[in-house]
Amino acid sequence: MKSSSVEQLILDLYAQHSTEEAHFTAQEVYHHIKPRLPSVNQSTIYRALERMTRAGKVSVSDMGLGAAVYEAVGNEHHHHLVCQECGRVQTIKDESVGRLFRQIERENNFEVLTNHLVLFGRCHACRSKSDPD
Amino acid sequence: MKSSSVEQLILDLYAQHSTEEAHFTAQEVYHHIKPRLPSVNQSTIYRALERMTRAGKVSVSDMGLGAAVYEAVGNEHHHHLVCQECGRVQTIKDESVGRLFRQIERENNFEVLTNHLVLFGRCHACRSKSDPD
DNA sequence: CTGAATGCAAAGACTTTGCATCAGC
DNA sequence: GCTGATGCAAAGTCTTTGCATTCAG
Repeated sequence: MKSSSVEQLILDLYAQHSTEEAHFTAQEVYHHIKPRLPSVNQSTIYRALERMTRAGKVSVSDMGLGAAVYEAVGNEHHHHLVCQECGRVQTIKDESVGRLFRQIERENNFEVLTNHLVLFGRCHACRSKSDPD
Repeated sequence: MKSSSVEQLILDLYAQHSTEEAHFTAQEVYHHIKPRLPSVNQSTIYRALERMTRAGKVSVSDMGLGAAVYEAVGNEHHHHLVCQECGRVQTIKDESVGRLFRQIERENNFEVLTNHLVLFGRCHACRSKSDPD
C-alpha cells in the first residue's frame, strides 16, 4: 500500500535526523510538517501517527514529557535513559535488553512488542552534583 | 515527617490490595478516597501523589491507559506485561530485570530509578486467536 | 463508485495552577 | 506567625471524534 503524503513527510522528518535522537511528540511532528504542507491539520498528524504505529512504521513511548513520543522503527533497536533532574537523554544500544525481552517472552508466553525501552533516573552529572557518593 | 491525612488514605488504599495488582490512575485514587474524605478535591490527590512520588513512596508509570498509573513502592519489585489487543495485564517478578538495570547502571554511569517496567505486546490467548503460529 | 485520508471544529480527558483558606508547629 | 496542605475554580495540553469533503483506485 502506498503511503499518504503526510506519512511520507513524517518519514522524511525522521530521515533528516539520526535515528537515535529522532523522537518527537505529535505536536512536534505537526510543527515540523505544517510549513511543508500548510493545509495540514493536527488531527491528520494524530491519525497518521496512529496508522503508522499500527503498521509498525513508528513506535510510541512515554518519555515523561506529558505527551507520547514517536520514533521511526529501524533495524537497530536502541533505548533511552532519561535524567529526572536535568532532563538529559542518553541513548544506549544494548543487546542485553533484547535478550531479556526474548527471555520474558519464553517464560511468560507473551510476545513483547515494545522495542524502545525508556528508563528514568539520575545521570552521572546530577549524581555528582547533589549526592557525591 | 508526618504524612498528611490524604497520604495516609492513599497508603491505606494500596494496603487493601495485593501489591502486584494495585496500580491506579490519579482519577481512580480520587474516586476511592472521595467517599472516605468527601471534602477532598482532585487537585489534592494530584499534589499528594506527586509529593509521594518525589518521596519515593509511590512510583508512576505509563500503562497505555492515557493516564499515569501510581503504585506503592514495596520491597519486591515486579513488572507488567500489557496485551495491546485485549488489555490483559500480567504481573511478572523477574530478577533478570533487576540484574539488567544494575548492568545498565554500571555501563552508563546512570542511576536507574525506574523500578516498575511495563512492556506491551500480545498475550498468549490473543496470539492463538489471530495468528496461530 | 467505494473506501481511505483529510480538514475543521468541537469536545473530552488528564493535569496543573493561582489564589484564598486552614491546620500544625 | 510561618510553612505546608487543601479547596475551588479556571485554564492548559494533549488527544479524540463527528461530519462533510476530497482523493485514489
